[in-house]
Amino acid sequence: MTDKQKASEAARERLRAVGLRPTRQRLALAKLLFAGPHRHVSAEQLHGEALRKKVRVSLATVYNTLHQFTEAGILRELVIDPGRSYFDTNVTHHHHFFFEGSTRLRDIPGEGVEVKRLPAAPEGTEVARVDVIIRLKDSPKRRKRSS
Amino acid sequence: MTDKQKASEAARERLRAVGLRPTRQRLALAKLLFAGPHRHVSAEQLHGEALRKKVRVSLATVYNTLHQFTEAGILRELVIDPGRSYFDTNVTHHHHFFFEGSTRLRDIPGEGVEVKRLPAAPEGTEVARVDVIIRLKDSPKRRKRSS
DNA sequence: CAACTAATTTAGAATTATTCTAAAAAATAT
DNA sequence: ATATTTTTTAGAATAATTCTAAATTAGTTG
Repeated sequence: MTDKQKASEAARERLRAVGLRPTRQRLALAKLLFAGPHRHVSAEQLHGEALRKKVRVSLATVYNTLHQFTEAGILRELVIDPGRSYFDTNVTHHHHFFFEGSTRLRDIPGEGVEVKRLPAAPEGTEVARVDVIIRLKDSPKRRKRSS
Repeated sequence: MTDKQKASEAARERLRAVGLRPTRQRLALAKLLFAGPHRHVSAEQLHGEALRKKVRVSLATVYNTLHQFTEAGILRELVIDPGRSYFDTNVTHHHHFFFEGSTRLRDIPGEGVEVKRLPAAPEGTEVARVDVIIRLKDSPKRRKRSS
């Protein structure tokens, strides 16, 4: 079996596993998202990528699909940057570096940060998730003392 | 001196301290934000509140002012909810509870969470800030076993 | 397979939050 | 006061996202 076929099979199986019909669009998007290393994408990005690969899919469907995948637990939505959401194909426990002023995002493995002394969730609620975002800025290159 | 006068004085002094001209709009918004306990507001919320108190100010000015206050370090911008930003009058070290599906946000005192084993910032960058968001969901009232 | 039903996709309009623009108003300096 | 600079503003513009209703497609069922 070719790699392409394997990726198709995997995508189809992934959809089946979460109970989503394997439509042409969902299969194509699943392949873009899950064949290869983990990634962070915005809806616009994924849509552009699909079009470039000649996958005909509307932006509305990309949004629908990203949300369905998120509900199904095979994507995780990240709210980090005002004005846009990112979706992370890595749904295991981990946190993020975010490069302020850019669009870049990098995973920190789950073991790489430890959150201690979590306060109890308020009455009537429970913890759905804990997000840690380490916001980075460029470090000043200090060649000479500033005036 | 009346409380009102004291609040005006405090607002004026706050602006002076960060080098922003004490215009009518900025003074009014500073009073709304800083007279009283700490709070989390969106631009729309603050604008609505100002109008209700008969402070004539445009939404554009509210946005400008929130950003100026943030740059000046007297507000902190929170990106938590896709599609809108909140501004926090508490700029000391602390983290947040967020009630998913709502718009509610609550401070966790800085000492209430401890982040350990922070990985080093990637080459050429430094940590600007660490945000911890504890996302909450309603806990199911389990009166009877679910089917 | 043919006909049917339900789910999905889509184009485009609509909505929402936010930013931009250029002109008028207000604050400070001279 | 007058001049200069900053700020405010209405309204247009932009950007991300959601909605809508119609057309298409997937999964049955006879």
